[in-house]
Amino acid sequence: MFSKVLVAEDLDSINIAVATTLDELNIVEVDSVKYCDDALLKIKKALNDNEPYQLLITDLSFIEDFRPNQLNSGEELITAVKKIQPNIKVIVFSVEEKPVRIKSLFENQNINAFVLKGRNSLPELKKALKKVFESDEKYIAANLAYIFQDKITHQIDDYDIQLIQHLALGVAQDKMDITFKKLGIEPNSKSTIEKRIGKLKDYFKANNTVHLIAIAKDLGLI
Amino acid sequence: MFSKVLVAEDLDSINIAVATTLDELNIVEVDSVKYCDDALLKIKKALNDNEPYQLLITDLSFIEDFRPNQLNSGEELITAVKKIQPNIKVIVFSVEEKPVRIKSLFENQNINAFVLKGRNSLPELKKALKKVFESDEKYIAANLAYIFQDKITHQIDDYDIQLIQHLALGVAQDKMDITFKKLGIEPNSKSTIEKRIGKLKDYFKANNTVHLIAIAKDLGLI
DNA sequence: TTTGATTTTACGGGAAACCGTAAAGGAGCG
DNA sequence: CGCTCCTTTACGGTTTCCCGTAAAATCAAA
Repeated sequence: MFSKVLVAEDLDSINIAVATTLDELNIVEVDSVKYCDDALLKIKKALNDNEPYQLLITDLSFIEDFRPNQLNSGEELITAVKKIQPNIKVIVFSVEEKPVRIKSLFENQNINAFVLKGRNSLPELKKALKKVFESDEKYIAANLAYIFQDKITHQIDDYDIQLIQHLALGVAQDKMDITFKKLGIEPNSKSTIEKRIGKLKDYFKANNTVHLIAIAKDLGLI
Repeated sequence: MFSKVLVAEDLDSINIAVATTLDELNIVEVDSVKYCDDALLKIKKALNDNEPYQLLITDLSFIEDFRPNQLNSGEELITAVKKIQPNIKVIVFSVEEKPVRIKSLFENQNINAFVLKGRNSLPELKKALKKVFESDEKYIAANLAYIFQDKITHQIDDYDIQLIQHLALGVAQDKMDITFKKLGIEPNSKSTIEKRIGKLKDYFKANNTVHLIAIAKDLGLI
């Protein structure tokens, strides 16, 4: 089993429960932090001391408080950590259940396992720990495997997301071409933008753009 | 201190941590449930046995899973519980930080305390427990007191919310008068509806209706 | 290079949203 | 009742959105 693990989790209640769980697995050295920035610092220090962490268990969303931070989400933390220690293993432990986001963790951040916080998540966390320790294969709970067959994420691409995001930020469809040209996003003609929004409304069965944005928000697309 | 307490919380990690915390306060009988329905059942049974719970600690959002439930949120649970045992004290323990929702808990559900899950929430939970046990006054952490001075909830009324909700459901502004007439919502002329949406955009500094709905979603207004 | 399919762009007409102004309706008060 | 204040409603003009058609550009394969 792992011997040196770092837990990044802002909620004190969960933080304690996870630490207890790791103890039960006889993991000798378990460190807990409540801020992403602290996690990165600890990992840096451990690297310098030549005693690197073998595993990072992290949440995705961290509450903002009075303390200003460089890193404000699990995603940002993972990216920063992998830059300085690419071989570290990562388990994400989160309530996040939006397929788009979970999928991206595996595809873009190359995490080793995803455990959904729920009514039976501590046993699942143990299971994930064992799997990740034993092999290099990706691990995800059986009841979440459907995520990878999810049609939405296959058919909605980055361009669509940017389009929806800018609409939600209040950019008028009519001015979107200007915005996109400034940002170097292509294609950027009024016509194409208009058509793309039309397709999205079609796809999500939205009556109008307002409805589309509400749906996208609900799906966690933005 | 309380001697018989029920904890309703779906996440096993938090559930365990809360139970441990209550133990530390020397509360003899602590029961935990992971479903709202189970909470109501336990409270009913305890009432019938003439050994009622003195306090309910509950989360607000409960994950849906394979099991079909009557009650699906802390709000629903509290309403149901107060019907059969109006004198029970209630502490809400949640990550919910939308002023609108928290405020409504105190004003409509008459809860005794609200504790925000966060980096230092277990000590705060202890504090709330003591306060609620000692007096009948409402308790909320100092850093959340601003909620009751919050301007948004004062100036945005039920009518506005319904308007925003229907927009988010895809009802066109132009057809909203028909929808409102059907539902008996007044005023319902095109002109007034148009003006009201205009005011909301003004108030929230939204560029257009799409933007407005995105903001409302972010604020948890809908 | 030609061919054909697909994507991007242009444009025009009708629908909906946006914005200001003004009339109509209602509540409160002398 | 008459007056004021405020809310609701009506309406016209402008802008933006919506939708179809068609031309231009891009790309892959023959």
